[in-house]
Amino acid sequence: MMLEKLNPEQRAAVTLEPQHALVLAGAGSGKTRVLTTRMAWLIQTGQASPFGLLAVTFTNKAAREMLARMSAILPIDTRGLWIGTFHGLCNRMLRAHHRDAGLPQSFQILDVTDQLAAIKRLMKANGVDDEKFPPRDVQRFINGAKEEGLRPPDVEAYDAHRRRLIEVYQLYEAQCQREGVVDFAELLLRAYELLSRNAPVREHYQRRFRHILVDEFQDTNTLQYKWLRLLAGGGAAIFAVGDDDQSIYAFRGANVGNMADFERDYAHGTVIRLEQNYRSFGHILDSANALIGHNTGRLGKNLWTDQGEGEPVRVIEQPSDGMEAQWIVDEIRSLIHEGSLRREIAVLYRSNAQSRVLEHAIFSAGIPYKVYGGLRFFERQEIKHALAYLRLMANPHDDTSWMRVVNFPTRGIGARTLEQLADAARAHDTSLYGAVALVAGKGGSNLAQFAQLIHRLIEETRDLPLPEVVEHMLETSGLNAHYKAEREGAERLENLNELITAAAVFASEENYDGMPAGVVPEQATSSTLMPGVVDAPIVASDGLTPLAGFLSHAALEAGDNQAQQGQDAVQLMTVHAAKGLEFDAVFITGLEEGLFPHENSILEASGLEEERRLMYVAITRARQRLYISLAQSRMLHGQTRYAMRSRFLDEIPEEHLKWLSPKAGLAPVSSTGAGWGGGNRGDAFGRKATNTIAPRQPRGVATGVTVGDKQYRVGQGVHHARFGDGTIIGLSGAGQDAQAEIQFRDVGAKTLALGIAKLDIVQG
DNA sequence: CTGCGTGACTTTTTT
DNA sequence: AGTCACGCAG
Repeated sequence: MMLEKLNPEQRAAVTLEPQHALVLAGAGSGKTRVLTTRMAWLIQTGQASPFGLLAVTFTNKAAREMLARMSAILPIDTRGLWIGTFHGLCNRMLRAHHRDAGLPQSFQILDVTDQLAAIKRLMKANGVDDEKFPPRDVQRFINGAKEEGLRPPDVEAYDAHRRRLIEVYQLYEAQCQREGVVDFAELLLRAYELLSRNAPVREHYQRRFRHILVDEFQDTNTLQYKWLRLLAGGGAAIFAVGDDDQSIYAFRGANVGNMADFERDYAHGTVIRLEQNYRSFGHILDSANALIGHNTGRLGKNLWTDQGEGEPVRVIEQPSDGMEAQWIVDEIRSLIHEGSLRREIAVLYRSNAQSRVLEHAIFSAGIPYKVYGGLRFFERQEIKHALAYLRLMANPHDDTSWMRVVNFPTRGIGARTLEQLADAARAHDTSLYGAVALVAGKGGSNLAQFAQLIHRLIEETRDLPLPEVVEHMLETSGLNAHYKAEREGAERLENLNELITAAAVFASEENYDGMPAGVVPEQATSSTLMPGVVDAPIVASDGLTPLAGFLSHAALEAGDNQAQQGQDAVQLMTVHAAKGLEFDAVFITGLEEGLFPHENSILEASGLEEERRLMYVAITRARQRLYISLAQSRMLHGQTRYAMRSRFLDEIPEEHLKWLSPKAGLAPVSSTGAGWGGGNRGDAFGRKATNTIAPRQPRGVATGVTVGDKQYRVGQGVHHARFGDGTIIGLSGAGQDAQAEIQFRDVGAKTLALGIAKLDIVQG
């Protein structure tokens, strides 16, 4: 049946006895297929009921894909399954047991922006010095603590500064509790505490879930791991799939160590390696293997393919970032000319700042492209405003939302008034909404009118279907009018209209396969499991009003930031954003020391290793063709910076690479940390015999050129601020485009654009 | 309250 | 370079 298409390792993983297991799934080894087939197999062989499974992912996209593949294999109603993101599943639990968790049923979810605003407001109200305690740092501190599972009393207070942070954390918690709001980390921590403190609820879920499946296990943080362990405490088998070599989110709390811990504590010997790669050709895969081999402490894994060597990885060094971009454009053109689909070509970069030049070049060339990342739908300013109104309608005591729109569109409510309101609210321990009556008192004040507006919105939309609620709010709040009047408001108006559509889609999906909100299907009620504990309903709305359901949907799924399907465009994105994707042709750009690996990470071994994993992820995105490029000079923060070739290039064996430009000079730093000049692999001053010059590079033999007021000729001595002394050994091009190949005494040969590089001519 | 000027920032980011 | 938040003057 469904096992036929699997290789032996995949099959072994899928058909494993119910026991803890760690599946080390390399890039392109069929990880998602194994995960979904495993679930289908458990169900089909009668070893598990669909309701006895819990599968958890990090992104909504991954969860959706899993559901889609599941329903393709098994004709069951996937809607009731506990398949979702950590946050989505915790949200579901908390809604169902909100009383036990100490939350109002319609608690609102703060995204990062809301959270920061809430922290700023709180700090102001309590006179916390925002110079000594930058709100962003406070936010990081609070989230960091929560992700470790720590409440304020649990955090170690080793100095005064730290003690103050803990106080702010404490105040923040009280504020959230008062307002009935919950941040992302709180969703997880609350759910964890609910399970650990409430025995009936815990035992209920422990008995229910016999199989827990985890995707991208290398990305779990400490709290997520604790949550999983708790859930599995009743004897459930954890099936964890991950790849330690693709752990690239340590900077936001992911703990790769969870994999080793899991193996030691649970999986013991049961580690299955998926090492056959179905994506890339040999040269690409071997490059990735060689590179990642420089990391220490890996769980160990070597990808292989039976697809053959394929083409070597093409590498080129260009004089500037602009020329790098231009070269990529030319190469993309010829790929398209050869019949490649644009959407099968990806241009990857380490940091977003690099996208500008690339975008500019691709745009100028008239090639359709799409940049991933940036603002997502529910994060747009106008959408956040609209959502704030909706949230106030669901809960007028949500001060964060109140502050966001109390004077937007402007209605003459200034900072002064709001300060008084905040004071009154604090004095009477109530929300801003609750304090309105205490302040101006008179019904005619702007403030009272705003409170009245919210009240009216609630009344007037009471019996309306969700999309009409949104529509009515947009009109009555004045948002529509505001953006209509604004010069650049057309797009925002469109987005607001889109919000009505989103609400309609959300509402229809609720009704679509039929389960009215609040109805608990029989299988899921399972009061037999734990008498007295009513299971979380399986419908997305979870018994909430449609509005509250929509709001939590909006918070948990910020919408696409990806290229729309069907549009054939070249894909531009950061390496991080590329994780999980694959393309026929991939360009990895900016392979320069300080950029990739990034300078902020090279001081620490762990940082450098994460950068290397990042490069590993980048390489393994490519199916057929891989290009790696670097630029000698690059505009960064307003000034031109010069960099040397990334050490990562020297960690890939020559046999897999094809240099399209002269490979010159020493490797910057040996990967073993031996220092300058270390990684030289025997070609210090030589150039490869197979040199080919990039097609578009200005060529032409010249013995002397004039650039600006300077004359250059072969054999001349020059000095460069960064590279030191050298001798011109070749010249090409003319005028501002002229390039010189220079043999530097200390750093080897480099090709520099004479119009860009600042060279001094050394006499004699 | 609004508009504009100044200064500080700038790795990666999902929920 | 470019963005963005904040502070001051109108």
